[in-house]
Amino acid sequence: MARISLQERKQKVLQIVIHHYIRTAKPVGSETIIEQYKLEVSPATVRNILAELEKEGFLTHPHTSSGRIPTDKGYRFYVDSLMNLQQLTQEEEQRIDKEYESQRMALDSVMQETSKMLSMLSHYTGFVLTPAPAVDRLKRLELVKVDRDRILAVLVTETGLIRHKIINLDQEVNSTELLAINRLLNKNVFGISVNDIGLEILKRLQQEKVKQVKYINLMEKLVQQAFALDEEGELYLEGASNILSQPDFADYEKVRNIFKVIDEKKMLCDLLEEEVRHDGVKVIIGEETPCKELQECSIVTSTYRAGDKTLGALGIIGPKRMEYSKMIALVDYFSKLINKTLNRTTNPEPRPDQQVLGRKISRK
Amino acid sequence: MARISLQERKQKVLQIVIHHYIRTAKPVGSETIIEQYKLEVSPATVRNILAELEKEGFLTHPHTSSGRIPTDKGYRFYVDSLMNLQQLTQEEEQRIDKEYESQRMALDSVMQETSKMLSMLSHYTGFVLTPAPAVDRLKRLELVKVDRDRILAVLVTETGLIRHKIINLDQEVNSTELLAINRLLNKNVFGISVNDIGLEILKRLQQEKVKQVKYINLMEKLVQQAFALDEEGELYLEGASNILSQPDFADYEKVRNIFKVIDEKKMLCDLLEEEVRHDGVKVIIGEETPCKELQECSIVTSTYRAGDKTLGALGIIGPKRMEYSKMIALVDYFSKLINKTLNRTTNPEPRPDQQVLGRKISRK
DNA sequence: ATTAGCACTCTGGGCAATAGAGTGCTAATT
DNA sequence: AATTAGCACTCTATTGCCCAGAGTGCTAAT
Repeated sequence: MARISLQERKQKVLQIVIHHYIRTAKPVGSETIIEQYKLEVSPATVRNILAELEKEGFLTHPHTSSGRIPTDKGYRFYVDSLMNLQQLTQEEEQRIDKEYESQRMALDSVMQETSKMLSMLSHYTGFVLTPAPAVDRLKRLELVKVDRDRILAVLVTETGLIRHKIINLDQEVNSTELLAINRLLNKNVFGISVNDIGLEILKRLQQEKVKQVKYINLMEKLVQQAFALDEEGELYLEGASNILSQPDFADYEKVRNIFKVIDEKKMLCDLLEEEVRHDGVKVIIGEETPCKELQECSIVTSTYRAGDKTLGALGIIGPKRMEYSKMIALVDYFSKLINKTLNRTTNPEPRPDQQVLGRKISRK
Repeated sequence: MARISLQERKQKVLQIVIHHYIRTAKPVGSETIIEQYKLEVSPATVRNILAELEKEGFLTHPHTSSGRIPTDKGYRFYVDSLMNLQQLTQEEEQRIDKEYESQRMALDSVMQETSKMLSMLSHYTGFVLTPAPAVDRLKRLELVKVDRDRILAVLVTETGLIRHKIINLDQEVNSTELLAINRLLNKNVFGISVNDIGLEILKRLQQEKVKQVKYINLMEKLVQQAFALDEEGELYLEGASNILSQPDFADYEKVRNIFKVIDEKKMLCDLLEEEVRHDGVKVIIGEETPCKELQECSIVTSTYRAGDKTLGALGIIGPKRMEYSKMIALVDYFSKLINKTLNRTTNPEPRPDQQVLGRKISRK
């Protein structure tokens, strides 16, 4: 009985420390806790509790005579158990919705816009990882001749992603031939995942009785080049400079490392592609990250999907001392929003615009 | 007679100071000058010269008892008159050429790759501004139906730039109609600058006797949306984190400002679009920039063109204390390289690949 | 189990002293 | 008239030191 309330108090103290530290960026001492959160105990008691919490690994000391700051383990516990989940305010939600309502953009623009808004609203760094075309399903494939021996292939996937690619041929194709090929391909292309398309198309084509053997060869070339899987998802990243405003990163070395990672989007892509399997919001705190350079950061990400397939990720990067509850709400909201957008694009129904994007989610 | 050699000596000292400061980032004193560059005069004389140079505005003092550092005016004089123009080393040129030889990429990839290489080779921040489609001439326009009432327009310009745009219609078009429209447009589209295309196309279409009035309306819609000039040139920017490695930017405030500008690519775009009229390499030093936040930086840019039209810009951003001669050589080389690439793409001749891109320029 | 009291530790700011770098000026030299 | 030597002067940067403040940890009392 007493045990439980003891534990409760301990948790309360931990919560206070983390909460306070998140707000102020200054180590928290026993006095502060009592003054600002009116606990009905003496500083000495709090000190005892703090010492225990430290022994258990939730808090630490920068130096002997300073207040406590959370460890990664501390943050983790806070995020998992202590934190009250927050909702975005109505204003915030409206602000976001408005941006999306205003125009029906191409998917790329949506993604870019989203990363911008994530960064603006979080005051941290926002990102969106678009699907690698490979995981997506093809909807249309258009071939356009641009040169004697070069062709532009435009892929439109079911989710609305558009990619183009220049294809070099070693023989000339005339426009009518190309048109024929194009038609043929489009008949066979629909609904196949880009991954499997190489094999699948060729297989199907052989079933149709294609007279000219020339076509087959040509198409092999085409298909090979167009769907070479070198293409990764793209990473939109905005607000990198926000990192510099965080007092946490006064240390030059730290900042440089972080920026190196951000600069080389590659690393981040890999990291995120790992996460893409998970569903729902995920929080990566400090050393939990596989990427050494980001050990001083936390990442809040979520995924988005179309139908049953997880397509990409989005989220924010900030200091470990982060407003987790707010960030989780934010990332979650955006992820849901993108989901709606995608599924709207996928199923072209007569579309009463506002209803899908508007109030519905805000007012729960 | 004596006058001239006096002036010469003065310039020599100025050159030494700037050169040394560029290398070491430390203010240069009279002793250093004599020791390291074996002038045949005493420190006192050098001090007199330094004082004069300062009075004339080429040098300055951080504080009473430190060596001299160049002012913007000093750098300017150095760049205009003092600096020996440098060539890239053969290794460097080969390294660059190799990258370009290896694949015939889509233009976008070329641009991105270029900004990466600029950043790598300079150790500063590299950028490429692609042409706003508006200044370019159209080569093909392809329309692809993606939805009940949405169409994807793909523009291919003469220089090889590819842009796509989603177009929302308020009526449905069936595929055969679209094909007809598409064919009609392409007959009329070739060689018109994207800027004029709206008017021009409609004019020409009226000359052809288009039977269905429906088409005309539709095309108006299409053309309007497809060529809405909101599209700016894109800015590829790489190596922003290199800025952080420069000792010049130890001051947090400065760095933050610079990053803010880099983050908001918009500002840089505007700045560069100003420069696009100039031909050849241009150097912008410190306060010469119209952009307050970049007063601590210098920019070396050049343009690239296809035929007679200047299309875009490229270059690097670094500290004022910059290896100008090397950077000028670098930027110049890349600008010429892109010019070659563009003009190759424009005139599709039977193409012995290596010759165009390879040795030819390197050895001159 | 809690608390009061107190000694202890560490930071950070202020202050003074000092060495070093480099100038600027004056007077002597060529 | 230009150059140079010599020297006083100024400013930085480092060091050591002191002291106040914050906060802890321990012990003994409640």
